[in-house]
Amino acid sequence: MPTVSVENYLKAILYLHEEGTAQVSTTELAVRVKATPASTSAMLKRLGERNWVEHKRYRGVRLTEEGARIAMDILRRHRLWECFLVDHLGFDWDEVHEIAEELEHIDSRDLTNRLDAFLGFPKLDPHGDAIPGPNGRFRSVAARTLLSEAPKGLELVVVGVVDGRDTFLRHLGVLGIALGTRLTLQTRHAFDGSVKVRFSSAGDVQTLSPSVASRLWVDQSNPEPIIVFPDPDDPL
Amino acid sequence: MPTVSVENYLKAILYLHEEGTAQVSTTELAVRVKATPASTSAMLKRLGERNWVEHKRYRGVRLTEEGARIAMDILRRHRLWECFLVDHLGFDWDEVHEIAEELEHIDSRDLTNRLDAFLGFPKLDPHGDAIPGPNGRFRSVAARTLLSEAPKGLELVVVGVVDGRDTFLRHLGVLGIALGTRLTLQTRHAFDGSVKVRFSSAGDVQTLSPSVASRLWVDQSNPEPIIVFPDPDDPL
DNA sequence: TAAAATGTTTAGACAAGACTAAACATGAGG
DNA sequence: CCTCATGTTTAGTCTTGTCTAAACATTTTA
Repeated sequence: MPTVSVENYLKAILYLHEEGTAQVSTTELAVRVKATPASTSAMLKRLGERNWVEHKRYRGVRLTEEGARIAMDILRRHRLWECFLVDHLGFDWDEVHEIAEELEHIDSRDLTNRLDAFLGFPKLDPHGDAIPGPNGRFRSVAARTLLSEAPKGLELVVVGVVDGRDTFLRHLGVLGIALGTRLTLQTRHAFDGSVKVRFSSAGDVQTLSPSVASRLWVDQSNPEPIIVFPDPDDPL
Repeated sequence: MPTVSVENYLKAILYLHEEGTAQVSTTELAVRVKATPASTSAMLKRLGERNWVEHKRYRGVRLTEEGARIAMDILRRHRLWECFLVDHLGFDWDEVHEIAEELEHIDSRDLTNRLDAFLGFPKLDPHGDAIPGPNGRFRSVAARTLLSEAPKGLELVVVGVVDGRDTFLRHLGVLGIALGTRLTLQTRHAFDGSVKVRFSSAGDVQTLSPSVASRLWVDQSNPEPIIVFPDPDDPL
């Protein structure tokens, strides 16, 4: 069983992978877990020995299949608890993170699955992040959502536009967006409804105006997942 | 903030106090926390330094006011989570202990109080143990309960008998029970409904037959609590 | 009341996880 | 292609919590 500290490192690596970093550097990770690079280096050595990460000296780290499974499970628990805290205990969505950081480490499959059922098998947490299912993969989203309403954190594919005017389509061309473009929603700015997305192909990040985001139909992409692996013992 | 391990020791000492041990011995405590007497001895030294216990070398240990407050809070969280697990997630009452042992260490007053409200401010957990309120004291029980239905773990006072026959009253005399006798319910045997009680005066433990237990009216005693102290900052 | 049994504490070691300071790779610029 | 800045790892120390073995109190028993 991983300790709380180990779980926090695995989770941090997963987050960095999700943000598009294939090889996570020691310093980057150190910043995330609020430790020194030295401590992080030591931890990576231990994680490597347990086969939860693949670590090449001076070259960065990435999760193994096993490590990713553990990390996805932590993410699942974290986001389910956030739902509980907001929907049933009346917390505001911006108050729940720290508490969920503690709850997420309680490692009981039975508890997690019952909580999931109690909450009605939610697909998104209160921040709009996708919740992994019991198999460690994200649940699919209802077909064709507006990008402005899509969940964060899972890869989407552009499947259509609301507005077929030339000016709009030309603008999309300038932005490098076409049918089939794959991207991931990273942030939704509450202030004006603009969204920050990362393009899967180039890996670059752009902010799209609310008028663009609300004119694009997207669907869940179904590529070979980079981080997420199939789970043999609990299929869904 | 106490660590998980420290909390487990404090909780174990509180349980032993509740069971009637005023001075808890190192070995007794070691058995409870599943550690060696040597480890326990080391921990008691640390707890003493933080003023959570009063430890007299070779003479046993007892909680300080501060220590008792922390321990009561852990008990509160433990029992509230047990209610949640049984009432809302559909666990059986005998499955929840281990999970609650983990949940109880999440130390957020806000979370605990909201959970309490969500559950409807329960007075008893699924095992019939009294749940401390936010002030660290047990909540009072509805006036006049039959001993056979009273909660475990809090001090009761005998306030009446159902059956006024001489033979019964004489039997009570033999048992050392009279109006005003103070006792604490320790165990209820599911098999035949007999109950194990500890008498506050002498500290001795006796098992009472179901026919006795179901003929005694008890009420919550309100003595100067031995273990529990008033809480200045969150009165109820 | 002295000896034996029991219970408690100290001594010394170890593991996990954190730190600082110092040594060591790597890639960028001259 | 060599130097230097940057980033990474190693070396050595600390804390918490655990253990075993040994020393030390206390209580029981003869």
